[in-house]
Amino acid sequence: MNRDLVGAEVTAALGLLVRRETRERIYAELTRDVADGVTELTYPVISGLERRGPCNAAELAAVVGLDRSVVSRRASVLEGAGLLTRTSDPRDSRWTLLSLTEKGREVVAMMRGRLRDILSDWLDQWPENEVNAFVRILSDFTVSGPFAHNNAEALPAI
Amino acid sequence: MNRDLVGAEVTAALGLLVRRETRERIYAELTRDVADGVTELTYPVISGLERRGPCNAAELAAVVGLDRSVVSRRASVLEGAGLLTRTSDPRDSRWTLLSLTEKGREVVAMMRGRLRDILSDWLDQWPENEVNAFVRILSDFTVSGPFAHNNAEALPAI
DNA sequence: TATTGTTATACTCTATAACTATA
DNA sequence: TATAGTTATAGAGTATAACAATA
Repeated sequence: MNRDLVGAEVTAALGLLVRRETRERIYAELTRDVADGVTELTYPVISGLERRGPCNAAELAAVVGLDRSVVSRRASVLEGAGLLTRTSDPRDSRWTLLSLTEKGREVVAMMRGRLRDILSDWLDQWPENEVNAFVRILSDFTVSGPFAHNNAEALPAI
Repeated sequence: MNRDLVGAEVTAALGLLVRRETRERIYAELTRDVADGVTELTYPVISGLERRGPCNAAELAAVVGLDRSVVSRRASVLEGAGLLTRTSDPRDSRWTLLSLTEKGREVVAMMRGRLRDILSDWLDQWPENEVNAFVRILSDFTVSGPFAHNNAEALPAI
């Protein structure tokens, strides 16, 4: 495959990936019937909190790419659904520490496992060495490719 | 690499790809100083029109995933910038045919070429056989993978 | 009557601003 | 005084609704 064709193919693939419906379809599939309060909007917050561990709203906002006001509002939804708790942050009692409940952790594990299984199953149709190459290049592209996030702390939205 | 690890890696990569900033960064890079009227918002319209060929707003809307009212408004922006023209559609004089001007076609070629070059250059660091596997699997994922668009006519947003 | 194009309106999501509380 | 949390407000983007035009 020549250079230009490769570039054009990846261009088209990227163009389909970044469409709004693609994102929506992924979130719809993963959050379906999982728990009250978990939607396309709250998913990045609950998932980010699981990846980052207990932290305050400003810290979480920085790694999920949202304003702290948005994180605060979505955290309230998750709190109301029993997936997240607010406690005083021992580092500074002005702050509020966000932590997942046991149920919150279960929900994240279920959703992320669901996606992992969907992807693993689909990838099974390809030869192992090709899958390894795919994963290696795709991971590197998102982490340090030409359009990687400047913020090295940026977390996946899933 | 075992199944679960592969799934988890692709999950994380996908989670970074679908972040809003990723999309914004790509569009910002491609539209920088290209032409008046071309922004993150008008890009899918001008690009879709190039891929689809002259058509009316309703037809274009169906393949770019927007409402015809949005397409109509963005088309007006592109028309004002001299990138697109409106003529009566010979198929039905109630309709309006959208067509790119010569300048409009040049702009699309420049932007898409810019992305193709960025991707080709970056991919040069990998062995050719691994790149081929990457492109093959990625393309198939976007076209017929578990989260592919139901509408087979759906066009890349780039 | 039915459908497109266009414009006006409403809705959704996000950021900014403003306010409270506390070190 | 300075900073986090929260809530109110404004802005950006999209879809829906409404209307004119024409087969």
